[in-house]
Amino acid sequence: MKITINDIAKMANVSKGTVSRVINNKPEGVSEETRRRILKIIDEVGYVPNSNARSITVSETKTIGLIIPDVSNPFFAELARGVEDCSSEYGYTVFLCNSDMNIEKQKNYLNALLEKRVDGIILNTSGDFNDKKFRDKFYKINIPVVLIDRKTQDLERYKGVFIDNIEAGYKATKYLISGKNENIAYLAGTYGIDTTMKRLEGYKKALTEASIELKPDYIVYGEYSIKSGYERTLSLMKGHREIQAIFAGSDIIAIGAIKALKDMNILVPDEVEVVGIDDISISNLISPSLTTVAQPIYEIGYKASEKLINFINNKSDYEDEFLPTKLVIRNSTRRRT
Amino acid sequence: MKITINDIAKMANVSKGTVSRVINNKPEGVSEETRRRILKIIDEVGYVPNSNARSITVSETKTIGLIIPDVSNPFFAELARGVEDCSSEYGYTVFLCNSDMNIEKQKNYLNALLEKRVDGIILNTSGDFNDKKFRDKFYKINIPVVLIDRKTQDLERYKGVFIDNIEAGYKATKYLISGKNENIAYLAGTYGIDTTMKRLEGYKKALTEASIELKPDYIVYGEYSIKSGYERTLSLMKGHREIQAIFAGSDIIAIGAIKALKDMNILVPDEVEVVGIDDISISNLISPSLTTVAQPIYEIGYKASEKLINFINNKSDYEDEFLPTKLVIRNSTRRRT
DNA sequence: GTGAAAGCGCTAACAG
DNA sequence: CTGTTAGCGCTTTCAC
Repeated sequence: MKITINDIAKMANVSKGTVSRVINNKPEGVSEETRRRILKIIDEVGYVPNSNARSITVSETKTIGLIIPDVSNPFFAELARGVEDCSSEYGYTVFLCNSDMNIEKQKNYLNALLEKRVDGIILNTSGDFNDKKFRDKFYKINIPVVLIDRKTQDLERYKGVFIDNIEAGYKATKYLISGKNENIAYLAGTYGIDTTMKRLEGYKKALTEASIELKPDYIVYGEYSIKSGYERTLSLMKGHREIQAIFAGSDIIAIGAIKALKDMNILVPDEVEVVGIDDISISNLISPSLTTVAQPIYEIGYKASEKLINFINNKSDYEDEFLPTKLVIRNSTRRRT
Repeated sequence: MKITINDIAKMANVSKGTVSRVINNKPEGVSEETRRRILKIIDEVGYVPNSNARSITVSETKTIGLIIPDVSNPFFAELARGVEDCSSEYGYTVFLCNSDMNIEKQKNYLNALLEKRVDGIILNTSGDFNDKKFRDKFYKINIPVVLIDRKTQDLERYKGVFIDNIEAGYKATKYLISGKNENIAYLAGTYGIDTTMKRLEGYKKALTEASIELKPDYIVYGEYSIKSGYERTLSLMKGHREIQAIFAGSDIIAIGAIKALKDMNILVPDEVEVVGIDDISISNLISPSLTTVAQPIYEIGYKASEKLINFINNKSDYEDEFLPTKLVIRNSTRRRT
């Protein structure tokens, strides 16, 4: 049924070694004539080499694994697109894994990827890598890994591509301060993870710099989701009507916040200003359009893939990389004069 | 360096056959004691079986390929999530491929997937499969394929999961007619593809039924993108200010249309009503929120994967499946009394 | 319950 | 330029 390199060899009256040479485009070792003949047969019978068989002898699979929380989140979709684009340009195919921020799921995916012998992994870590035993095993395997978007102290040995999250939080908060706001809330993402905490640092820095007192009540953690942003805004505003501005830990959160504000009949930006982080494509579509600290999402994915592939092929360059962010001013904040 | 089944066998003083039995969880053929011993060693040394080696002997890879135009399009992201969720539940890992509606790219991906010996493919076809030779080769391989979202006449042998697009177009248009609109434009998607043409049929049917004359000028094709929706609306409205309603071929297009209308200072829904198809998550977030014919996007992906896996395992069920749509009324249309 | 051996489809090294 | 051979890591008979 299935046709193999052996069949082709027989049909062409050559050894499979020769066939192997032509399917791998080895420049020498085969006369033009036999090459053509073999190619013709391959084409006629529709032979497709089995790359898994190949991979076991050459020990590389030309596949990479991508682990993200959720592709249906626009931020990760964009990231995934960047990763896939670069990968395919370099001849790699990518496995898509949605971890849902669930450490067990992540572990399962990691295992599956290892069994599939991917050449490398791009990982958006789901929380801490606290299963020491698993981590040690993972370390021992010594597979190339590139982190993306967020670091984790547990995986210090891995590099990745990120933005400067402290700066991003700082920029956002500072802009809010420039609008004469004093009561600025930080609607944070998941507690404990890199991005959330770094952005907090930036937030604090900006407040301190402006001599604005830090109010613990104004900092509330949750999930990176619309729903979470919505609910937290509702309860936050209920208890703290004095809040003048919200720095949301991501655009997704900001979108939820704006929705909640609308539902409470609080005007954005007139009564409360909102700024997010990310600049996902919807942010310019919602109303009011969102002021946000833009990250080059696609590029982060693209570069992460490139870094990984370079690393796989020992082209060094295995260092952390920080891509620039930019404040994009739209209509969820008042016009500054 | 790399540790193999042989190493484990030696360490445990058994044959690799025995080790194979335990890593594959064969219920019999190994005493509890040796099983435990082997498992312990595997755990200690961190051995990970090579599934590629396995796949070449069992001739199945537990991988499937997913080809879509673009994950960064929310519709496809949601679809991809459904596919991946189901696949992983069944123990399959999925390769993500973005074809960009480019037939060449699609061909390359298809080839790569075949070389990787995926067990099956979920395909959102990018236009026609007009390369007869390639198609024949592809047919000969005889790999399980499930179509998703759109059919193509070239691939009649494959089944898939879809919605009833005629009905969807009909519903949308009929609702617009119920709002006393007569001049209703169809801002279609890509010319020639299944979904676009079927929705057109529904559009026509509704108009005919209401004895409204069909005006060719009111039907304009383009791409399934915000940009395309935007630009086409601009030029359409410039020449046809009498248009009272727009049936957009997808939510993405509708979003572009609404944006254009806003820029032209045409009020939605007061002056022009808009309805889309899909109900992607943003549709409820933009302003005005979008009236649309909702498809169960995630379920389509999920079911497609399930159908594929069933097919792979000969659980029959290889028939077309049509999932229900539902008109969701929001604020891009006037309140009906 | 376990081992030995053959073979999956392919590459690579070595002859010739 | 080409064939032969020995694996790659694993599964699967078939004996014992």
